[in-house]
Amino acid sequence: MISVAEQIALIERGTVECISREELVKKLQRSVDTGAPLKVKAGFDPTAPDLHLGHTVLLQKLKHFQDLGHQIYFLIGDFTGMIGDPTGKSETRKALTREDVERNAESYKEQVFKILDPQKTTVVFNSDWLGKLDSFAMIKLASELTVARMLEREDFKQRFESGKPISIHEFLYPLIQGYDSVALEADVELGGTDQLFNLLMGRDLQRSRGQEPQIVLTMPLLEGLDGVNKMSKSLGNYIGITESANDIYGKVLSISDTLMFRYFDLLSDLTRDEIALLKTSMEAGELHPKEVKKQLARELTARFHSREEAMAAEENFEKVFQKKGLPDEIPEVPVTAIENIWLPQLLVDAGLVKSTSDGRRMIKQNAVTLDGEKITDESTTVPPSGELLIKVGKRRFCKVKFL
RNA sequence: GGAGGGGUUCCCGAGUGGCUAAAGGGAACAGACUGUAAAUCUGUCGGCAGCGCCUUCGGAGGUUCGAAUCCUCCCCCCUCCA
Repeated sequence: MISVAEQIALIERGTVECISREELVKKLQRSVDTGAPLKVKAGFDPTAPDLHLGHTVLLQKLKHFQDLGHQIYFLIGDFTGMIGDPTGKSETRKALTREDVERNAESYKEQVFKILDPQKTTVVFNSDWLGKLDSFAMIKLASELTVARMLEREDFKQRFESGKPISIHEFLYPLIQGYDSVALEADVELGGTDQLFNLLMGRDLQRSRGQEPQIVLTMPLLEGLDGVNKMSKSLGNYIGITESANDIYGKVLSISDTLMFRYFDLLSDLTRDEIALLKTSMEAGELHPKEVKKQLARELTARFHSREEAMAAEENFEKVFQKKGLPDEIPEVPVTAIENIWLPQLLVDAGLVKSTSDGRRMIKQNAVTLDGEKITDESTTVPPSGELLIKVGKRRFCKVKFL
């Protein structure tokens, strides 16, 4: 069994807040003494089974707990998902069917287990206990909290003060999430910093039901590729963990230099000292920023694929973007044509542009190359025979095969 | 229940009868410069076998030679009062 001090050190790495440290120490000590693992809970939205690097900040932390021998509860919020999380923007969501939830859950497992150990992970659905809660119990639950307490939450407070509407059901959300902790008798709950209020709610409810309150750990939100907004699928600034090695590698390399160290801090397995060293040698001009970024790209690509694939992705990247060559694998597209085909139309057929108008624009902008030759005339037609290598912009390639 | 404000092209947001495929900004894309970094500059940013034509301004009708702009009905959102 690992000592409490060592456990704390790993647990605290990268966390924003730990409430409270003393209680955590106590729980860990008891765990060491009795050999009973802590129950660690983290909830996930059932509507978005496409995980990206932003989610992995949290998953990495769960992994740390697993490595320390604790029990992970991967909670799929299928019940809360039907209400819709009011944190952040308010998009109405359609209710998920049972099949949807199950399909999403499978997809989750597939992705999550690239980081977590399936043997040490328990997947749970909150509809299991929340679905059994009747209106009577729900009202009783609601009676345990006051409006004043709710208004402590920053976004509620702001909206209340500026006269913006708050729906009643939004108050229910943190309540229900807190109840999850009661149902699981969680020792620790992890979440993003934006979840702080909801996480604390679990403590309140556990306390009022005579349970020992859970430890709350918040993790920072990872900025997306734009470096400003948090990484999210809807903003399109994400790196999905199921993306190809080439894509992950390329996307990491496209982030800004400032963002790069943020990623190192939150995602890399390097120690703080190693990261600091990279930073100082870069600032001293001994190390090119691009080389540092490449190291990050290799590490992250390897995490979701393999070392070999990461190296291959790097080679591919250098070939395509630094030497302006061709990637290893170019998608082949069969095209049926009898007579000469108008180039913009061909670009559409090959799936390189979305419309002929778009294709004409690309040609006008000097972005289209046929077999390495730049095309500037938008009225160009192509005879339908043999193969043709088309390049649009820097990263759209296609080999057209005429049938 | 009462009063008022609004729904415009990916987003924000101008536009109140023709000059408007619709200002401006953002995002995005392409080009230059680079390290597919940042910053900057330039261009593009509804569709179509092609500069003219077609489809767009919440929906359906109507007035008009002509409507995002005017009228009618409907749907949706928001604010205030109760």
